[in-house]
Amino acid sequence: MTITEVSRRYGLSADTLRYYERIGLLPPVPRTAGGIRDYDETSCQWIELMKCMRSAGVQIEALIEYVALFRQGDTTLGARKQLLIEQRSQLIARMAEMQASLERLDDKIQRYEQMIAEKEALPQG
Amino acid sequence: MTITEVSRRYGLSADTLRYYERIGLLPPVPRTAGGIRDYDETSCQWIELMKCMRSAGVQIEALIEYVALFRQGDTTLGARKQLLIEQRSQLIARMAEMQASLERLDDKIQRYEQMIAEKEALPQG
DNA sequence: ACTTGACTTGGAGTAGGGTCCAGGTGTTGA
DNA sequence: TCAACACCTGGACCCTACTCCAAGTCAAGT
Repeated sequence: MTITEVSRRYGLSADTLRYYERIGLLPPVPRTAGGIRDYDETSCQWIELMKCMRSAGVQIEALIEYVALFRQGDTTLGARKQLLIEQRSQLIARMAEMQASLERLDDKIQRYEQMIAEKEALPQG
Repeated sequence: MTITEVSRRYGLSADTLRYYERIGLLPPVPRTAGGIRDYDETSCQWIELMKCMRSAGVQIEALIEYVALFRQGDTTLGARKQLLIEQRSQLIARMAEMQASLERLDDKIQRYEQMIAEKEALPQG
């Protein structure tokens, strides 16, 4: 698969795909003899994973480290697990903050509804 | 209250508080005769609100607009409500993405646990 | 063989959201 | 009244995460 095809498939720009590979957020992608990227299923799975993690706000730093550990082989299984656990807890913390904001927004929206209803019940002027 | 006190109270740097006011994310804060910020309860409530919204990832743009509408008075009640509804739905969308990532992380962590357990069950070498 | 269009790299530029600093003013205690 | 310190403003700088560009190469059709 060319970069353009992968770009369409995952909704990430070709620039972003190249950028991700350059910084090590994706392992090196296979190339044709001429040096052109030729994404295989494994590459696509990495892309899908990273897209998912990034869309949830997981830091690029952490993902780069995960890829680096992965590339070092089986001796890093424990470290990778720890890294994921750490990211998981950060994710949960952020979701809790968002939940608090959501409740607050709901509350405010309700109050606005009430205020608007009250205003409309009054004679104008 | 001085900016330092408010900074400590909410865990936002004095620079950030000044920045927020400058860009209109906070309404103008009362000043002493000498021009020094003297935060009152209303200011603090705004700060608390903005801290909450920002920590949930609500865009500064949207919050600035909310403050601007607020300062225009009662005629903007409807617009403010709409703005909050829009932010609420964005928040929910982001939380859904995070939930998906969380499940994926949990899954991966479990697999690592299994892989590590299997490896330890083998004789080394 | 040549055009056309997608692909390559390295590096510069951008947007969002702060953070830091210099040079100056206000405030307080000795 | 003066030292010491907090506060002020405007503007430069920083970080993250892309995004764009120039100059060059590869590939497919004619």
